[in-house]
Amino acid sequence: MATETLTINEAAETTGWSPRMLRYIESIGLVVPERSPAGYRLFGAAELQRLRTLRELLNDHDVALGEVGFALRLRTEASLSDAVDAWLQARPVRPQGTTAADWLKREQAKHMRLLGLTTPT
Amino acid sequence: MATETLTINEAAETTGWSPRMLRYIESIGLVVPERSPAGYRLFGAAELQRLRTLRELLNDHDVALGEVGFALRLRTEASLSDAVDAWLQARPVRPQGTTAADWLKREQAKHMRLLGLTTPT
DNA sequence: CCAACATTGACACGACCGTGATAAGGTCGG
DNA sequence: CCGACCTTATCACGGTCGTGTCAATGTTGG
Repeated sequence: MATETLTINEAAETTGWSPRMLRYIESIGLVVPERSPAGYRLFGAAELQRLRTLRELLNDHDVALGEVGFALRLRTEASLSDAVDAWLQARPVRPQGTTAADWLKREQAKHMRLLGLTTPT
Repeated sequence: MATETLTINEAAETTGWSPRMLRYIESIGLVVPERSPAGYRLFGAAELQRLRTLRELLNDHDVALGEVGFALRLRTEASLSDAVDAWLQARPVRPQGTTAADWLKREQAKHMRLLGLTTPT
């Protein structure tokens, strides 16, 4: 049988994260490996890749784990995303080049999405 | 002349934020008031409204100031936004109920936004 | 069977966040 | 001119984040 998955220590070895951090990263929902019947974490190729790219993401841009976790929240909690978007959009500081009409269009689209309407195909 | 703007203590009074927090909120770029020639902060109606809605945003959803600041970063730094989006999109874990088509739509909209295209009417 | 590994839970520690307080100094209005 | 306000800068404090380490216990494989 091909050794398809790695244990937490092996995964730590190849990704550069410590076992402790792998558990922490799982706890905030960023990389959640499967479990063996006995509860052992099983890291597959996909998880390993994600762990490496996560490292790059943090290095390249100045981002913290918690912030990526928040971005995840934004992606999964639509109401939160909408509330934050609405607040930011009302910001009087205009990033130059952005037109007010543009904002309105997007705001309307967002409301329609909230109402459960589909965007026109 | 009409008293168009409030000083920091007056703004604190009507918004419920302490003067200290008004300065802090400014330091993370969330509400940045104009300044008088002498450097005094001048809070107008727009800023006061934003400060109140900010308070609501934090109360209603479970969000911290720093997280709103991060959302702002996501909005202004396109490369960061793209990197985070790319990483999250590759996530194999599907939070149940979310459809892949949904993701695709949003992703496409995002790319179009980046390209400066308007949403289809 | 047992050594080597996995699990969860806890304590610890430096760094930063959110917040107040206070100091040292500039500005305003009557 | 002077008291009441504003400014920035700093110290302090509890809380959370990121991370290591350790203990107590369960699992695996030769």
